[in-house]
Amino acid sequence: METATLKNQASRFQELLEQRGLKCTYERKQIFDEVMHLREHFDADSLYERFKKRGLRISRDTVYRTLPLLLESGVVQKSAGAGHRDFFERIGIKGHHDHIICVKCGKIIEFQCEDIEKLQDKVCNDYGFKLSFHDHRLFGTCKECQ
Amino acid sequence: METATLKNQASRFQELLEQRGLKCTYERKQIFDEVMHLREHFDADSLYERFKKRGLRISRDTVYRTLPLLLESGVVQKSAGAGHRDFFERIGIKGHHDHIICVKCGKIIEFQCEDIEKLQDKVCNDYGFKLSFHDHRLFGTCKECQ
DNA sequence: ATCCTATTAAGAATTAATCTTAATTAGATA
DNA sequence: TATCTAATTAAGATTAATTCTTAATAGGAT
Repeated sequence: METATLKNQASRFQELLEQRGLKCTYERKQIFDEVMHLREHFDADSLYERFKKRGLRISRDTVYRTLPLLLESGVVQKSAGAGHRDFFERIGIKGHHDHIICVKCGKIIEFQCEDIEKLQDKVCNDYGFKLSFHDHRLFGTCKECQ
Repeated sequence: METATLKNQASRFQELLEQRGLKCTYERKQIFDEVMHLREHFDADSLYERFKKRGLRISRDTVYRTLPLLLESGVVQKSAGAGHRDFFERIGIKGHHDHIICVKCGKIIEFQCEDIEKLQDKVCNDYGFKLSFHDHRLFGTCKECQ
């Protein structure tokens, strides 16, 4: 798998904007930059709060509207967290991974499975879909909670 | 894979209640029965509305609280739908499946991949997790929208 | 520099899920 | 069978999460 460098992620984001005829606005650039500095998973609202704290006038709605663009350009992936919020995380050096969640204690474990990724591609191919991103979460009981 | 008959699903639900020391209430039985008659995917609120229409006094909250129990006992699985609602569907004769969703037109396709299922089990095993259920959604662009 | 359209901020509105309170009920026990 | 007790419930209020509305702003084409 190719490593996700800042440079190629930035250009993939740019490309998506171009392809869709979307403008490269100050706000979209700020959101991209901020996300690239995040090491942990996050949700739209906490990202909005970071801008607010720094005195940047970027609205909650703009954050919510920009995150799907980052998803589709492969800059972030779906993540997992407590409650019903949508969680995201930057696809960094360690690359893509998915999550196992303990339904009792809420513990979250990251896993990587290249074979599953390949099968996903195959499935999409079979149906004529061009895979953009995915959300794969396994819910169960961890060793300690069993 | 074993076929999910009404009978063994009912007993699996019963077993879960027993295991957890939960009571087999009138409301839980009604919700189970209603779900077993649904052929399409549904969300908590539409299920609640069905009871309301029939004059059954089952609260929205009870429906929301019961659905995770049906998930964990293998009676329903996570599904996919528009918006941010949690969607569910009964695991019927055709058995478990997952979803591919077109990010442009919203089209949803069901797929079954036994190999992915096996790999999921393996991954959980590796981490000492007992897999209960999962949510696997592939987002992309369908043939027509590409 | 001007114009046109997409995009935005701000906060209101909506949607989805959970919580609160008092009443009810399942299932254990006498 | 009657009584008891903790779990569960209904109803609607509340909270949480996301999207919508309106008027203002700004990217980038001309």
